[in-house]
Amino acid sequence: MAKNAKFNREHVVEKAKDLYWEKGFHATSMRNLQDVIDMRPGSIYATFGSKEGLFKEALASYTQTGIEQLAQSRVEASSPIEALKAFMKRMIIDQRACAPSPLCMLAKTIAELTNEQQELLQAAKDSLQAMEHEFEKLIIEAQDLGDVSTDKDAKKLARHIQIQISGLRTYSRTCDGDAPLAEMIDDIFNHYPF
Amino acid sequence: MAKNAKFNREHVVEKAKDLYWEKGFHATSMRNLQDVIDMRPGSIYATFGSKEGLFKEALASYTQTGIEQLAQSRVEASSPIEALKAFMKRMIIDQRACAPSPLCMLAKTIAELTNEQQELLQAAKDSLQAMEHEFEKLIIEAQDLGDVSTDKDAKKLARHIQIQISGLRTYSRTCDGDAPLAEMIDDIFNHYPF
DNA sequence: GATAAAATTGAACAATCGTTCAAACTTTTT
DNA sequence: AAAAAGTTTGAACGATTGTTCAATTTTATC
Repeated sequence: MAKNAKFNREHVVEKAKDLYWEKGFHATSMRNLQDVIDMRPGSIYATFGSKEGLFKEALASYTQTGIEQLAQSRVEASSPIEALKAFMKRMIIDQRACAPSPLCMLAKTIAELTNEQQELLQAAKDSLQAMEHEFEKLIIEAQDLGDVSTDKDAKKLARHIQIQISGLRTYSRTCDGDAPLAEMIDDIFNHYPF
Repeated sequence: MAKNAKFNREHVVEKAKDLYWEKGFHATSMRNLQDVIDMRPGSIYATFGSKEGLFKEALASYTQTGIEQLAQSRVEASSPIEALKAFMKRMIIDQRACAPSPLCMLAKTIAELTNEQQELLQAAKDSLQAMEHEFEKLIIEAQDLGDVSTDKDAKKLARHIQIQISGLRTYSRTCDGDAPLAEMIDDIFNHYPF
């Protein structure tokens, strides 16, 4: 006996994600969002509750995409380490040119928000941990295949990957010209601690 | 035949710097700043021109302090590499607890701002380059002393330090408990590419 | 102490912020 | 076709944003 929502929630969240990713939480206004997702304030608030609620869904969408991209890299690569390498190149080099921001949306969020938005901050931290855990799984697979020594601590290696990604993405924003990012990514796997 | 300003410009900029550093450019309001630096809007605008003008001076103050802290680390250390290590521990471990934000204010700015604030963005990029150049000078000194092989590219090593610092500072914010940051910093100098 | 120059003040500005809600609209069921 | 349930709309809210400026206060000089 009722009407169904006519917007596609996934599409809407994706567009909101891109805007939040580009401009950050505070610099993105609800009116910006209204334009981009083509919804009126009443509908937005009925659906997502608040600016923070929509941001939270955007973060979740971003994380989901990241995990899927990593899985996709694994499918396309000949080994788990090659998958990690391809994923890093995708994040650091490809997205530098075409994504809403060269930086990871999770890292941007971690950098921007304070305890005033504790819930969103925690969501971003959790997502970064989740990504790191995905890295760890690939490293363990590499150990099972004999590509990485089992003497090494998979958790530490995953953490190392995480740190290199955020470091490189930040760095790639400082130098306007092209730094030799691809080489630097290759180096990560050709030397300590791998 | 005139009145002198009664506020201390350096002190004022330093306090503004701390607030901007903590909250970021967009989340810091002029009224927040008025309270913290104890000046009325008219005086602020007569002195600094705009919110962006004050931010720019805050960035410059932050950079100046960073360069001084690196120099201080050099004076206190027995070698240039030890100075770099001490500086990193200061930035990553000590500031994690007591600074307005665990992250580098320059990296935060790079992450937050878009081309809408191109001038501020460029100022932050320039400052990061300047810091990297200071790292390079220390590495060259280490090469002169025979502590680092002259086969290695000082610029690349400096870049590596820069990337590790931003990576680690971001990472230190994701894990609430203490990650073994000190070990990780030591490792950086005990292994490739050093 | 009068004069002039600079600094300080804070009320007020237009614009924008995130958010609300009553009314209008659309669809499904009776 | 009427009724019911849900969705969409957009004007409007009070709060806050960055900024301005006329009035006031302070100080250095004569």
